[in-house]
Amino acid sequence: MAYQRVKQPRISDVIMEQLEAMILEGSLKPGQQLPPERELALQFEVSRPSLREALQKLSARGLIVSRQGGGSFVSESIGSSLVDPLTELFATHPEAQYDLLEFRHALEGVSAYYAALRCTEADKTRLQECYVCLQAAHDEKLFEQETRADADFHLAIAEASHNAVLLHTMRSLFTLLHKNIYANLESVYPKRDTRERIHDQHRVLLDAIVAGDPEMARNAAHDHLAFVEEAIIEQGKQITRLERAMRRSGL
Amino acid sequence: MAYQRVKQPRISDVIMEQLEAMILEGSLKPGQQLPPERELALQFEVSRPSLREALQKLSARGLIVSRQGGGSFVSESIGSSLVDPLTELFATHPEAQYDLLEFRHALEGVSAYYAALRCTEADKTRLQECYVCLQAAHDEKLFEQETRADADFHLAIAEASHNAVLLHTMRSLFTLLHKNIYANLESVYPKRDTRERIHDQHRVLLDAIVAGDPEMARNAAHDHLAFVEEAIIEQGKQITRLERAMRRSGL
DNA sequence: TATATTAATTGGTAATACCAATAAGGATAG
DNA sequence: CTATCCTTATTGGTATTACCAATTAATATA
Repeated sequence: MAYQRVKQPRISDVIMEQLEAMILEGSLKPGQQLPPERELALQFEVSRPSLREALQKLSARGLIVSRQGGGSFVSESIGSSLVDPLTELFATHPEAQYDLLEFRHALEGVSAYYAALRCTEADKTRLQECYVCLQAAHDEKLFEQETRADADFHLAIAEASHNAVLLHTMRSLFTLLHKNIYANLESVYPKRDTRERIHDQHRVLLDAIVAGDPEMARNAAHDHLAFVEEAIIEQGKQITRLERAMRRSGL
Repeated sequence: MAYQRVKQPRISDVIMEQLEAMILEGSLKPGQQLPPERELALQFEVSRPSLREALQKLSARGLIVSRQGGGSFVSESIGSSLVDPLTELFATHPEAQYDLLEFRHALEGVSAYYAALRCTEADKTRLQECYVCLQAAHDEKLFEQETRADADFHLAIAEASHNAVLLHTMRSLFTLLHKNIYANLESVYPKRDTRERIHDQHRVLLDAIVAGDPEMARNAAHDHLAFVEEAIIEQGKQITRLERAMRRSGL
């Protein structure tokens, strides 16, 4: 018998794996709502019971949650094992912020590199959309919104890198990243030229990726973070100076 | 509103838990055949689709296996479920292995870099201990133990980098890392010279860190992973060749 | 404007029919 | 009488349909 035993895969398993792959590659984001069952069944061209079996399997494994009348959602908590230890760490050791920044150097560097190498047209569009959002928030000085857009921009780059491990790691770090960016922007926000330069750096980064130049993209990412790091340190010094001055005057 | 929100449990979940309990308590023994779906549906007084959903959930979690026309059986080996669904996803999707390898390129590179830059005497001692362990397992050809020691070695480098975020991330990826290394070593294990070279690369990496040469350490890490990657790809090609040959001989 | 009601949406359950793979039993050839 | 092949009953897999229940959003009313 030279032939491989044909195994008829269950349709529900095929659907499940397809959805799994979409979650893995990032097309389905944590918290995102899935289309209604009836619609999904149509898209996959299967019956609703079969689709439901697939969904139940995913639900049993904690990848999605369903609420009657509400809908089905990709689980928020996936990847929690990546973040949980870190949230604790940051709560107790604020100085780990510098470690995070250092870590971002590494991640965002490769992220940008591979994004430039492998991004599709859809990715480019998405990146440009993010940049426009960022710019809008920047121009209108919507602080909270800008930090959000900033994080989104960096996440979109990770998505465009088409590396599932990289993407999910960065996504897990998202909450931390958000706080981090918030803290960073907050400290440099008063300095107008600093913010302008950061914004310019984002532009350079975007252009390098869209142009498909990996080296330039990586350098842009590194330059950006190096500048942010320096700005924060500088700000830290200023604050320290201020504190010293206050202590002096307080004496 | 003093009343507790009533949550209507899904009928399929109730069935699943019931069957699960029966397996756990031993009423349903491993390998035992379950009654036909139609009969089970009658016994539980539910519809067959609902019962099927329950069975599919159990099947997804590896507690039962079903063969069309054959029947459903309690699984012989009750696998331990992983904690984080995402981790499980990565483990079950082999194509993510390459992503992980790529990701390791980035992490281990900086890891080695900073380890060389900042490792203390204690770190050096620890690293050397790990290397000795690795060598011992390697010499005595204890496969399982060698993969473990390999992972430990790389983790020790992350520790020596003195970046908390980096360390935590690598630790979170440890299960994956372990499986990854295991799979890698498994595929190249037969080739003696390949393993020797990998072992040599570990040595170079260790030396560079202990010598405190960041650039060399980073390059050593990259060389190591690049070699591993190439070896795996080469191995994949060989397997494909082998399969082709077998198909030919089968005709 | 705020609350209550209603209608549309969406997941949950059920009944049923038919298909496909398997396994068991019987028929036939040796 | 035994072994092989074929038929048939069993059993899981899939599809269709209908209806129920919870949720959400739009609408009407106070």
